[in-house]
Amino acid sequence: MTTQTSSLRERQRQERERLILQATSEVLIEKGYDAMSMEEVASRIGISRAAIYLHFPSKEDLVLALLQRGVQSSAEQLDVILAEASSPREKVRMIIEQTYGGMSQPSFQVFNAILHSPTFLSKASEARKNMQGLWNPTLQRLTTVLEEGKRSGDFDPDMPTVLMVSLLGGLLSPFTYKRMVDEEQMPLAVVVNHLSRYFLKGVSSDHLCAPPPQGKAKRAVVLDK
Amino acid sequence: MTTQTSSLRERQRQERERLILQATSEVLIEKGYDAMSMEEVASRIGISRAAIYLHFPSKEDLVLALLQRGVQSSAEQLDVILAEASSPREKVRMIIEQTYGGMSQPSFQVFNAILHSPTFLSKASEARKNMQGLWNPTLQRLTTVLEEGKRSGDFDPDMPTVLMVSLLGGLLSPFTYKRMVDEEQMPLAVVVNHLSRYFLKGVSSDHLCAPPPQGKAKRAVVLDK
Amino acid sequence: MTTQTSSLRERQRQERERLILQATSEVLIEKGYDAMSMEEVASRIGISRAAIYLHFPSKEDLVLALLQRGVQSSAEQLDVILAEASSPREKVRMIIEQTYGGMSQPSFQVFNAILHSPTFLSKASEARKNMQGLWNPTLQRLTTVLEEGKRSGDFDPDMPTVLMVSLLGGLLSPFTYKRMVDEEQMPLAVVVNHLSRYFLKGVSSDHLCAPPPQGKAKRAVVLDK
Amino acid sequence: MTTQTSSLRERQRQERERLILQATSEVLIEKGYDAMSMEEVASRIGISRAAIYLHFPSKEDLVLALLQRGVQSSAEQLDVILAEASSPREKVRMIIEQTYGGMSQPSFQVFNAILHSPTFLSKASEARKNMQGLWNPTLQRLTTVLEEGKRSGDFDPDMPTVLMVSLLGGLLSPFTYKRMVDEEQMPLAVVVNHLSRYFLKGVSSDHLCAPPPQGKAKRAVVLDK
DNA sequence: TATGAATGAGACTTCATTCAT
DNA sequence: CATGAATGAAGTCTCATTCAT
Repeated sequence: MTTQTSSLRERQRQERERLILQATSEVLIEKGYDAMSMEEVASRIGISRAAIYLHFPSKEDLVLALLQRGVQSSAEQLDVILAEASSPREKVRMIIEQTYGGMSQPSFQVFNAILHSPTFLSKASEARKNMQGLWNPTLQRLTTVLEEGKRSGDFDPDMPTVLMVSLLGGLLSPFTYKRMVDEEQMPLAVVVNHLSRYFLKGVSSDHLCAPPPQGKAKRAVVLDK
Repeated sequence: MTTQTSSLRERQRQERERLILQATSEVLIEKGYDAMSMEEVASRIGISRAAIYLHFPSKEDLVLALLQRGVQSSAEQLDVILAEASSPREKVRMIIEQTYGGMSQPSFQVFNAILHSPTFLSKASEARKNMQGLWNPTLQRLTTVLEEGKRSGDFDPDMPTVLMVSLLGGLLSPFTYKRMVDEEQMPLAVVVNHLSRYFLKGVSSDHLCAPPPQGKAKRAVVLDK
Repeated sequence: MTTQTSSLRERQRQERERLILQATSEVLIEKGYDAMSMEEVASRIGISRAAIYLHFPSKEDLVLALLQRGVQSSAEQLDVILAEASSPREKVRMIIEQTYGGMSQPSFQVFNAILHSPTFLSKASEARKNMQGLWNPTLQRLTTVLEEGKRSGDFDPDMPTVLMVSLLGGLLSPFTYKRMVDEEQMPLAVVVNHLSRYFLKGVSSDHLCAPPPQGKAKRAVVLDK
Repeated sequence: MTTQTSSLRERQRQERERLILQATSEVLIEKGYDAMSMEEVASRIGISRAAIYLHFPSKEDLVLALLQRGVQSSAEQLDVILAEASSPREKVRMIIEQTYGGMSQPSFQVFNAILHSPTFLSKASEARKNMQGLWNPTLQRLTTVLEEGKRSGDFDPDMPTVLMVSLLGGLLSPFTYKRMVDEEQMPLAVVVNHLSRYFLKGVSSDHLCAPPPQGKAKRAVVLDK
């Protein structure tokens, strides 16, 4: 009986946490970290500010928890892709597609909101809440895919993998999404298609593609013709 | 005599404004818009908070002024490149080089700090301080270069120019810079080189480059048409 | 039980609001709207500035609330008089008496402090906190009495009622009170007596009284007996 | 030559003071004492804030000077009336007429703005700038007229003169003016006529007019019928 | 457990006044 | 003489966080 009660309580507790995190996510996306107030989060789900503190010790931790769950679920999504897709190129394509498909879903925009909030970042790094480590699972998966592509000869082995990861990450920022899909009304599929080709061509091995200008080399001049 | 006095005053005034903007820039980069306080800006140059209001009517306007000057100087830098460089590819390469070379200079990081501050953006758009228009001069120049490249056959004519601009813009974000140069200690020239090749290959015309996805390649090509 | 708790909380809340309004009233009377600071109001009842904002969203609203309650209670007092007193003349007399009797009580001086603060008035009218409508209940009651007096032949039917109301209102300003009672040490009853006679004679029908510049005295004398 | 220069300078100085006072008057009427800023006064006449301090040592003194000149000129106007008009009743009528005629002129509204500003009054009385004495000349003249009327049998000898003065003063407040003339669009002459009759009847000797109810006396009841 | 109440710290902004030029 | 520059004090308001009930 105790266990039942306890597990009922526990379920209620988790449900409430879920609600809080969801509300946090909404406010975060709409207003950013600094303009997000505990009051607004609380009122959106009809509880009191203080109630939030029963679940999360501070604003900072609340947001961090949101981030952690998002990272975890994103890693799980990646795993699905990694298992399904056949070639590295295909995997990359699906990662882009998946990400852009879920762009309107909150999790990705949350990342963006948080990762560009110096206020949060400085607090979090002060408190050694190692933000760095948070991304490791995701980065690790991307790294794996890209290095696999290097070995298979699809991707340029001369480009450092860490840079490739960074470039792929940059591609996935919601900025381009907003600009193209929301403002320019470009169909999502078209955008995804362009982005995939762009990235894959950009990182492809040179023997697959004419080399770009090196420094201010002559070949560049030639190519320019 | 009046002119001398006047111009002396004027010079001092401009120097003072320059100092304020410089301090603003520093604090902005370090702490972001929300955590930047007028007090800190003032104390960094040894004046009182109120003195700032002698030059800029509000925190918002102060930051906006910083942004405007940055945009203007960046447009001027672009013009130099556009005049100097020979081919579109070369121009793009120099834009990347220039930007990354100046990345440690504040202006670019300032852009980033501001453009990711929802607090500032919402205030500024409320006040019709049209942030949108601010970028037009810069975007226009990039657009010109890229379309020139399309016509010359260097860049893929199927990719919308507005998307290319967005991609190039994304490349120039300080994120990659920080990660590669600051954290990974990669030499600046190497990073710039990789980035240029990556972008130029990514947007190059297809007849210069093997079509990207091989796995399910044909369908992709078909679809692309 | 819930109701008890709730009503206890509610009682405490109302008591707190009462205290705040009382302190506000005091400071307002002593220093006026502009010189009244939230800090002083708070410190008089030993709470923090921020606590006031738990009950009233701004200084302006705090003062407005004070005003509203004062207006309401003044309308209720008027209703008592209107129900009790027999004739219009008697009613007017009692209004004056009542008002002057309560003059040392804050409510009336508060009105004065607020209604002469351009700072408050302009803010309040900007925010459409229609100050105008506030007085309507009171003005309506005065209008009723005075028109009743006109119909009964007591008051001059040629004088616009709206002007009469204004004159009666002017009579009730704390200015005369302060000057006479506080400074000249005149007994309150004497002042009230004089004011009543003054106003009633001033607005009386001409057939009850000699027309002003030309003395048509005798009928008045007859009536006096 | 020195004298010429000096007197020229002196004239310029006085002219500038006049301008400052005029601007002060305008701002004072529009915004009240607290919301009146030295900056706005200065900018209305195109000089710098600091220039005002060359003529008046403080905001308080500036306003005080304005008040003094206003009082003086009002006393002079009164003198003209006192010399011209024949009877006390006639004099009172002209005072009312004169005042209301000049109501749109700044001086009277300035009085009102200042005399209802607790901020100014408390500062001024602290600094022993005896505001009290300021009014003496005016009050003295009114007192003279009213006592003359008492002796001539026109005014009620039982009403203390100081109270009469206060009532007359109250009548002249711009409040009634604004309400009637500005809002109700009543012709100025009509308002003045009503006010004069009201006041004169109100303070007239009892043998000229029916007595109002004494206390809650029976006679009142009789009269009410 | 959940909440209303309370707070302290801090932010932006305004303004009368002084001073060197 | 006039001014631009500078400031210190003050004021309103917000918010994350704590605590008694």
